[in-house]
Amino acid sequence: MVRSRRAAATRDRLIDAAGHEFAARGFDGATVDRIAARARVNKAMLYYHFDSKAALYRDILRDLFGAVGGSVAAVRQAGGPPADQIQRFIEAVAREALARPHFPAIWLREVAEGGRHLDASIVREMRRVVDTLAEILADGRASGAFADAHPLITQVTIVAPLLFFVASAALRERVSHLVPATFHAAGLDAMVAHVQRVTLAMLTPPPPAARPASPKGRS
Amino acid sequence: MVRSRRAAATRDRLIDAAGHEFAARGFDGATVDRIAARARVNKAMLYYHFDSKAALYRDILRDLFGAVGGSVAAVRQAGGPPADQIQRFIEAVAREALARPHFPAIWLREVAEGGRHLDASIVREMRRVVDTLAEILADGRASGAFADAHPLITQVTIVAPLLFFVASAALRERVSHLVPATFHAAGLDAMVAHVQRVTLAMLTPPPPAARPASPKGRS
DNA sequence: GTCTATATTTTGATAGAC
DNA sequence: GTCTATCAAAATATAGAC
Repeated sequence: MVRSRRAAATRDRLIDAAGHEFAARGFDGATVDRIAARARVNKAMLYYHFDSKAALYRDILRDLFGAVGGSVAAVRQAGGPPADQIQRFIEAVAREALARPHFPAIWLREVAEGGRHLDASIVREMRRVVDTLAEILADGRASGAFADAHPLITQVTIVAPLLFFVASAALRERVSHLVPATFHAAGLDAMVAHVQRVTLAMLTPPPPAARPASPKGRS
Repeated sequence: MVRSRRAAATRDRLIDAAGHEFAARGFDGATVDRIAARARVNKAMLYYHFDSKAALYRDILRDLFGAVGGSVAAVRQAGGPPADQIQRFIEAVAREALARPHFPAIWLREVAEGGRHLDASIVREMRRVVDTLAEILADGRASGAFADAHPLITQVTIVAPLLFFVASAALRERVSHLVPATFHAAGLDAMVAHVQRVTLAMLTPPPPAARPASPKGRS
């Protein structure tokens, strides 16, 4: 399947246009007409390059989750102290979310959708993210660098704010005239730094001089 | 417009069915046929009770955000120390998210959608949530109970994990056989407690001894 | 208020020329 | 590889009987 340079460019434009459309309208809301128009090709071209709307969508999901999966796997492979790996894990997710403008919205939608469009290969990529975090946590726990932490809660604490922050940019813009000015200032950098601080704080074990077993909290 | 008890029940069933359908498939993915079928009425009934699919969707959004808005406003009105109000703010969001099963997914989708379906009255309800949190933060700041914190970052840190956690239940279930067992255990209680801990930690001002002005070494 | 039947539009997908 | 023209199914919405 040697494709001409021109054809590859067409395919790339279709992928890009589809990413935009799926992010903005969701799988069902997206139309192949709009995707083709945005890619400046005819609808029939889309069906030449992709089997169906669903197949195109799966290709995009594979690409997106493959990028995050690879990025966080590289973090782990680079090694270093668990705390550093956590920091870079967070940066990696943020970087991929920012590099691919459609990513956060699509991820949020897929969560809401219950993963209806995920096939085995996409789930495999998602697992790399999950597994990598779990391994870093286990390492830190084993070396005494981390306190015990639930992997799911940790993952949600990291990923959800980052996705939500980036994906909500359009919404915040749309209601900007109705919302206090303090809500516009924060950049992704501040959000990333905050997530890093919060995550490390929750993972830092209590000092040896810690108090007795039951920390008296409020009711 | 005095409606019969029967008609009100029909309308309620439609609202409920629509909530389910919109949460599961999104606005574009939902069909009035499925909504009507789920409510066990004919499609024409839907158009008797609601002007259009879009109007029905907006009614649901108003109901959902009205519930959260009212709930958090009540928290503030009940008063108390800022730290307590934050705790109850978080509980209120979690409670509404759990009480209305469709809520988290719809909220996530609307974020991804850029708020395309929001009208003025819905935005007003969303503002109550935003404003209430900002007020609690300002109170705490004024009384010295809280450190300075960005309202947007604080809001995202609270709301995103809660929504994501609840909304992702279906996805986690779907890929459960492919994901480590440690990922199934956590309940919403643990998630809420974690968000409360993390939020209060970020809002607690550094102890006087740790202030830069301190003559002693750094902490 | 509730139903059946139907009009109208949109949309995913394909056939076939070049 | 790319286009025009078109089909068939699905979906929103309405008319009109009861």
